[in-house]
Amino acid sequence: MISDYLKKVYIFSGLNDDELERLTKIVRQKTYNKGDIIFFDTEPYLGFYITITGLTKIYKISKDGREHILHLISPFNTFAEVPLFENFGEEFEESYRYPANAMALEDDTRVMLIPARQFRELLESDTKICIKMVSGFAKRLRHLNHHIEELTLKDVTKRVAGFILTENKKAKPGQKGLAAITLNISKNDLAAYLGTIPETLSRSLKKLQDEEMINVEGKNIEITDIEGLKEAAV
Amino acid sequence: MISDYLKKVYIFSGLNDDELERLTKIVRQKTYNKGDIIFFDTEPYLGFYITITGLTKIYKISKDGREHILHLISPFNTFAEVPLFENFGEEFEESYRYPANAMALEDDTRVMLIPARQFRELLESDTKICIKMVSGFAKRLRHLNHHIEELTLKDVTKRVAGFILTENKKAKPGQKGLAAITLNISKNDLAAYLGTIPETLSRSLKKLQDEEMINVEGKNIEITDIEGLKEAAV
DNA sequence: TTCGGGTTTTGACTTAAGTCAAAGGGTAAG
DNA sequence: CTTACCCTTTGACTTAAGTCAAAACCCGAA
Repeated sequence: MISDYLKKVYIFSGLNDDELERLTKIVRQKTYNKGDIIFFDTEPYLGFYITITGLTKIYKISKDGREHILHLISPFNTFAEVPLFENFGEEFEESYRYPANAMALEDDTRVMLIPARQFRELLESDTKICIKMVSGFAKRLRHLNHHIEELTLKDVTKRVAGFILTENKKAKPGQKGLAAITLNISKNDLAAYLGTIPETLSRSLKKLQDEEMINVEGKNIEITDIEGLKEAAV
Repeated sequence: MISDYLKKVYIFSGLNDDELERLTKIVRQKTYNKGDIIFFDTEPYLGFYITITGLTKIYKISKDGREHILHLISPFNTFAEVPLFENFGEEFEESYRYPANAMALEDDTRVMLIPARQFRELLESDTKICIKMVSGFAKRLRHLNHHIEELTLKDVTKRVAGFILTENKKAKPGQKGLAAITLNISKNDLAAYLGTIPETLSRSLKKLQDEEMINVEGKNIEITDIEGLKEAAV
């Protein structure tokens, strides 16, 4: 049921049944397979998306083909809302483009498209969504700030260490004992997310393993010395 | 007059006199000299700021002293609003910190502090500010996206070329003919903004000059080959 | 099971950019 | 006018990370 999904989306969590009903009428569902493009940054902007199942990467490509992943979008998170709000006062422009590319990273990645025009109308009449939206944007700004800080002030090994620690914190919050994470993306993608290339990522993981902080087995990374890892990430 | 300043701030541009009046009552003015710290990222969060005169840099420092500038804030722009909205539903936390450091870059840099608690109350009662806020955040997200793209996918010389072009566009929008920009920050700060160090910036500028695209004279940079520069920036 | 694709790792090499040290240059204060 | 300080540039060197090429690995389809 569409509205059950919508309820789990942070920005819609305060809506009542009537408002949800209105929303369900305007959303469009789409399903993608691994590697499918959801949109390119050259396409005209239709509206923003919600990931329902699977995983989506938001990324940019340089002229010579290097890729950088800005966000990884997991279920019930939104993406591509930014163009909706730039120049909000003015009439919605046909010329708006998506700010980056989006690709499904897993088979059966289901997303919902919320068309821009209709959603704008909904928003004008509802201040709750607006506050949620600001709050969501604030979190994303915080995330991007952190991302920039990592990219500019830390070397690759520190970034890898930091990534493992954050993933671990997300996975088991507040739990002690020997920790481990399982990557849900390829190491190629992880490299692109950490602002490097697969070869360098591989060497960094090896280095952390040689220093006996982690144990890498395919997509599983066991943390053997969490304090050391924290030290290595700063 | 305080309210005259406030009117020029984007997020407050839709307020009526009564609302402006309420706002003037809660703001606090402060003046800083070049090099003065406005806040550190370790300090408890009091509220957000508006630059009235002068220039402010928002920056992060690595453990070994390298600095990276995230934003340069010119008059009538706001900064440090993010902590205000994270976890908006919940009660305002004493434990919130500023997301980065802020320093005045010019003498007589005047700012206004909008205390968090009072502003939150104002916001709950006013949906116009909220929409402006989302819109402002959207612009900043776009800016950070672009910043990350530059940092990860382009070398220093490309970033320098790109910076000169954007500054030129800002300075004289829509004007043709031989163009020039004047830096309002030191080259040390420019380096920190472009994610590099002064020595490398110096060499990049020299390279662009040797390729006869620009002419650097102190803080003045004359563009001698704008098409070449555009090509060099991609 | 084997084949063939992509992914990951390894090794050898190159290069962009950082470090360190010193020399210029501009400017404000004495 | 001179000093002192900071900002900027230059040169010589080091290094982290990227490139290129090949091998190893992994896994699904035939």
